[in-house]
Amino acid sequence: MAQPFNPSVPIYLQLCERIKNRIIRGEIGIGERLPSVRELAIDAAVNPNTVQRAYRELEETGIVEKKRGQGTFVTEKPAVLQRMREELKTSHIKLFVSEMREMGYSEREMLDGLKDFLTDKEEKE
Amino acid sequence: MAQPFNPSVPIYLQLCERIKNRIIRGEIGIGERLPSVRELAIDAAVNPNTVQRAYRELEETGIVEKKRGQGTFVTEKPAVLQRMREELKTSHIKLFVSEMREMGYSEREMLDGLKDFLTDKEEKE
Amino acid sequence: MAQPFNPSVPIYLQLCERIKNRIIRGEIGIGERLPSVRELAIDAAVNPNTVQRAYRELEETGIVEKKRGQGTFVTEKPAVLQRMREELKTSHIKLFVSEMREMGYSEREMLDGLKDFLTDKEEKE
Amino acid sequence: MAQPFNPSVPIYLQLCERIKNRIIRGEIGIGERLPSVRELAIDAAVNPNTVQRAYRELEETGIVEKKRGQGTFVTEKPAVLQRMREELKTSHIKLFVSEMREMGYSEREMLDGLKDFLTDKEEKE
DNA sequence: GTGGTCTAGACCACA
DNA sequence: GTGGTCTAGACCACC
Repeated sequence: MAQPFNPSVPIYLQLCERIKNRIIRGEIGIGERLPSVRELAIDAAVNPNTVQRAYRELEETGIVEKKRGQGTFVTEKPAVLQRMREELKTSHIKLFVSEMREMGYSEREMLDGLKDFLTDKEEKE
Repeated sequence: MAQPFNPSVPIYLQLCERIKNRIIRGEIGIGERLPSVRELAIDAAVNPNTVQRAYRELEETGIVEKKRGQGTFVTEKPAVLQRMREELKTSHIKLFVSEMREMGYSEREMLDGLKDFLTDKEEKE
Repeated sequence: MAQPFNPSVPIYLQLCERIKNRIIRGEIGIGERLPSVRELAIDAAVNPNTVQRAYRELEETGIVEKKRGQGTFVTEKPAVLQRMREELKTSHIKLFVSEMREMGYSEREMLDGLKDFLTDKEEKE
Repeated sequence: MAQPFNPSVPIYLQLCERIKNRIIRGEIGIGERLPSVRELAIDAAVNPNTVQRAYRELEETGIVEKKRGQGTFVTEKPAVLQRMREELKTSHIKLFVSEMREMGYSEREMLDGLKDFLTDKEEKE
């Protein structure tokens, strides 16, 4: 979490992304407690209000739940996590497709290329 | 070409990439002449030696050919271009797969996700 | 009864309202004895004269009756209680209607809205 | 807007309520511009950040839309306004019903009482 | 001019 | 301790 921030995009959004990624990647488990607002603020070297805003944003998407006087926790609802996971997947794929299209590759090439790449890896391993 | 360079990777390699991309994308056609070393040096705000090295690198891969006293040209051999195109495609796919794996997605999810995404787009359009 | 008083309306009137509400709500039953003037004065932290005035006011409306040397009692006449109940109901409805009108709602909306709300609650329960 | 705030409920929520009421009441028309963050901050004697939070809250409910460099505007979508109006109506009715129930009145009494009250008013007028 | 973000630091309610 | 709210004042991007 000591990584620098891209100054051209709001810090609280970058914090959201980092946390969301860690949750979806499973680094922070279901129902697990996130660092407190103050802890993360110190860790990320930002103002507590900025962390609070990120946590608030995450709570609105439903991936996180706050408990008064206890802390902030990853939601216990697997459905929400699943939805987030799907959304993140689609957004990565979307980016990949737009880059490939931008390079002039057809959808056939993307699909077959991906299939071949994964198949070849299998054979090698 | 006035984009800044990533200081952590050799500029001549970045030049190679940019030129290769433009060729594969078709911005610079088959058999077409590339800008002269001096032109590109000024345009990219780098030392002519750096451009020279990039051109030499590209020539070694076979994607461009130098003609004494005339300049540097995109190869006329479609097979080479085709190979380059394939290599570039594979490297992009490789990056995509490693990122997705990094995020914890299975190969099934990548393939199906890509297929679904492309199919859905078709339906919408 | 330890609730604070609204300083902009006479305390004795507020006492009247509170007592009337408790009687109509059935907290103080028909024919039952009210707390003595002194008791209520201590309990509500007001001057006994204020309680006295409230009780006199209530007696004039007929909802309570004083018995010399015994105390103050809720009237035994159901008709009076019924009338009070109706009056209180109407005053609440009046307030509701004026608020809703204030907000720009039509009488149709009030009636249908109330009917729908009560019907929906039934279905859910 | 110079009314005092209830210190036991967040100012930004009270601001939201006041603005929502004014919009639903029609005091601020469809598509109309709201006071700027700074204006309202001065007018309501609160910090601009507090107003901003209220506006943000309203934007999330969809009743308001922000336009960069231009200001904050009441949404042009009648459906959203209609929905807000319905929600507000239901919440008022809910409060009324719970108060009446609390006083010991039956649903019959509420409905008939309201109907009678509105009918009587008609006759008088 | 508009809203958007961020900081620093305050006080609060809840547990 | 936790998060929730608020203030004061800064700088930014957009129009």
